[in-house]
Parts: sequence; structure tokens; C-alpha cells
Amino acid sequence: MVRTVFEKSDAIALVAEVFRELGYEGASMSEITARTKLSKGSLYHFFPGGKEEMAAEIMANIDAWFVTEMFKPLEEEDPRAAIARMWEMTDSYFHSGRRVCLIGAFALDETRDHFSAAIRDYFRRWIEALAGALLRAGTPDTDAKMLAEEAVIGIQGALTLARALGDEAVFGRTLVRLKLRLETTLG
Amino acid sequence: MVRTVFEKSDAIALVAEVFRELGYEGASMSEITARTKLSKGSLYHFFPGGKEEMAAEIMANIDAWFVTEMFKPLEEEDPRAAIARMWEMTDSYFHSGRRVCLIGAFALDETRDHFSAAIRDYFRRWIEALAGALLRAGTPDTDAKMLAEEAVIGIQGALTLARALGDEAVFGRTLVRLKLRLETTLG
DNA sequence: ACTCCTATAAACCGATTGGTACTAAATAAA
DNA sequence: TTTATTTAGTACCAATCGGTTTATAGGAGT
Repeated sequence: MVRTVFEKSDAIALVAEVFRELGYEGASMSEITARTKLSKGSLYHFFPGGKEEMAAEIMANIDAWFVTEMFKPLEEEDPRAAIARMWEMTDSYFHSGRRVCLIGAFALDETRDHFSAAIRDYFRRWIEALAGALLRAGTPDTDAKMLAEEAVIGIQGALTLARALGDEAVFGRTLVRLKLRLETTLG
Repeated sequence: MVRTVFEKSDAIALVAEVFRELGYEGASMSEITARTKLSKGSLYHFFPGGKEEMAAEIMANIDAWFVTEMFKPLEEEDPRAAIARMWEMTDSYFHSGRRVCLIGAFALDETRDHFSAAIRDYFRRWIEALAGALLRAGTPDTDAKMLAEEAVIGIQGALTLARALGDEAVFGRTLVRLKLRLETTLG
């Protein structure tokens, strides 16, 4: 027997997409109900704390996904394989440049002040995990941190530019360029 | 005799800073009046079209500044000097990473749909102007466009990461890195 | 003095905001 | 089946939204 219940994780995914499209302030409760087809009753059942709790849970959800799928592999598995996996996951997660980074978007306006710790930790861990993998793969100690930072900067910038130009190809070729740059530093 | 009238350009500058801090949707009229100390009467006198007109005028104002201070010099003057000037202007305009790019922020959420042409043109012209200057300075034809795109991506990404980490130093060292990368391609 | 005209202030508008209360339906436990 | 308990739908709330209107203040030109 197949259970097809609608649970909180489903609500998180639906609401997350609305925040991604409209931003935190732009996502009004009525827009959220309209786009997710979830009634206010459902939303306030899952998120008694309202919008703020939705955003917090969504960010925790995103963070957990990145930790499992990218950061932990970078920290624990074969570094070259994990880095290769990171580029693939990054491309698929951001839908090849069509999907924005919710946490990056939150960082730009005053929304950041409500979630500053979560935002900071997300980016910090990404950079540290990648820098650690680069180190273990043979990148010189002086370069690893800077290269990891450069990669994360490039991903965020490419997402912005891809949307600004309405040209998703920007994202794909930026990932390729960053990938090659990291590879030149390992033997 | 010194004229100290308060004119529209002053209002544009004040309101622009509010949009930068809060985003388009986050900047409610009451927040704008509170932060700028301008009454609604004043604001609707300068901008009869309300918030949307404010944003449009602000973006036109930003665009005009970049055209005068960076794009035209890149297109018309000594390319190496213009590129050096671009890095200085970029650092000062974005307050060494403390100030976000309003047009980049608008590009991320649905605000983009209201100003898509202005957003696209701004980034497109920046990349084209820089690519042209690189070409004239001796960068190989195949690299110029990609390098210019990489530079703009890096600037946007660094602004995002600097705010996300609460560490403005990220911005400064990214500018240095990008500057050096461009220079290695010219003799 | 007297108009003009620009600029600011303040009261006010209907619509929409995030959030609550209450109810109905579905599900699980007994 | 009966009884709890969770989940979802609707109506409604005070507060705030973006925007309008009316009134007034202050020069500049005559």
C-alpha cells in the first residue's frame, strides 16, 4: 500500500519556491497560498510562527541538503570525486542557472538581519569544505582558501548575471571555468 | 550666492539608499518616508508614479553614472587607464563591499520582471565596454568577452558573499584578484 | 502689495497585509 | 462504531499597504 500523505517537508519545498521567485518581503501570504494551493489553515498548521518560521525552516532544509549532498562528501570522501560531484550537484540544484540561490538573495537586503547566522554559516561551511577538499587533493595551502572563496563567489555572481541577462548559459560556462581553474592547482 | 534647494536628484539619492537596504518590496512607503525624512507629499511631488517611478528613476540615475564614469571611458579613452579607473570606481561606488548593487539585487526576485530591460542593458553594457577595452589593450579576441564577463560576475558574487559573511574584506581581495587576472592577458 | 507656482505637510482612502478563530473533514486509536 | 487527534478550509481581524486629496507654506516675479 502506498502512502501519499502531504507532509511538512512537501510544504517546505513548495513555499521555498515561492520565496525564491518573490523574495522574502515580496512573498505575501496570499501569494504563497495562491502559488502553493495551500490554504492558510494548512500553512499556519505547519508553520505556527508564520512567514518567519517558514523562512527559517526552508533555510534549515536547504542547509541540511547541502551538508548531506556536498559538504560532508567534500570533508570525508575522496576529494577529487567529491569536488567533481559538487559541480554536478551545483548545476542540477540551481537548474543550470534558472533557479536563484535563496540564501544569497536573502543576504542582499534587510532580510539578512533576521537570518544572519544561518546565512553566514551556509557560505562559510561551503568555502571551508571546498578548501579542505582542495588541500587534501594537493592544492597548496596558500591557494586552497582563496580558490574555494573564488568558486563560491563565481557561483553566486553567475546566478545573478544569468538572471539579469536572461541568459542561463552564463551559469553553465562559469561552472566550467571555475572547475578548470581549481583543477590546474592539483597535480 | 549659494543655492541650497532640495531637488529631485537629492530625493533620488536618498530613496535609492532605502531600496538598497530593504529591496523593492521591502521598502514600504512609510519606511521610505521614515528613513529619508521626506513626507509623502514630497515624494509624490517628485515621483507622481509612486514606488515604480522611484525605482525606474533611480535605475536610470545609476545607469547614467556608470555610463559617464566607467563605460564611456572604457569605450573611448586609453584602455589600460580606463580599466584601472574602473577598479577604483567600483571599489568606491560599492563602498568597499558595504553597499550592495541595487540592480543586481533587483535581478534576483520578481522585481526583475518590472525592469528587465534596464537590468539587462546595464550588465550587458558593462561587459561589452570592458571587453572592448581589453581588446584594444591587447587581450586576445577569444578571451576578452569571457574575461569581462568573469569580472562582472566576480564583482556581483563578491558583493553577495561580503554581505552574507559580514566580511567586507572579501570584496577588496576579489577586486585585486580580478584585476590581476585581466592584466596577465595583456602584454 | 499681489498673484503664481513649487514644495511640504497631514488627513484620508480602499485594498491588502500577516495572523487568528472557528469549523469541517479526514485519519488514527479505542 | 465511537472517540480522539490531526489536517485543511473559511471568515474575519487590526494594522499597514501604496496612493490620493486637501491645505498650507514660502519664494520669485510683477
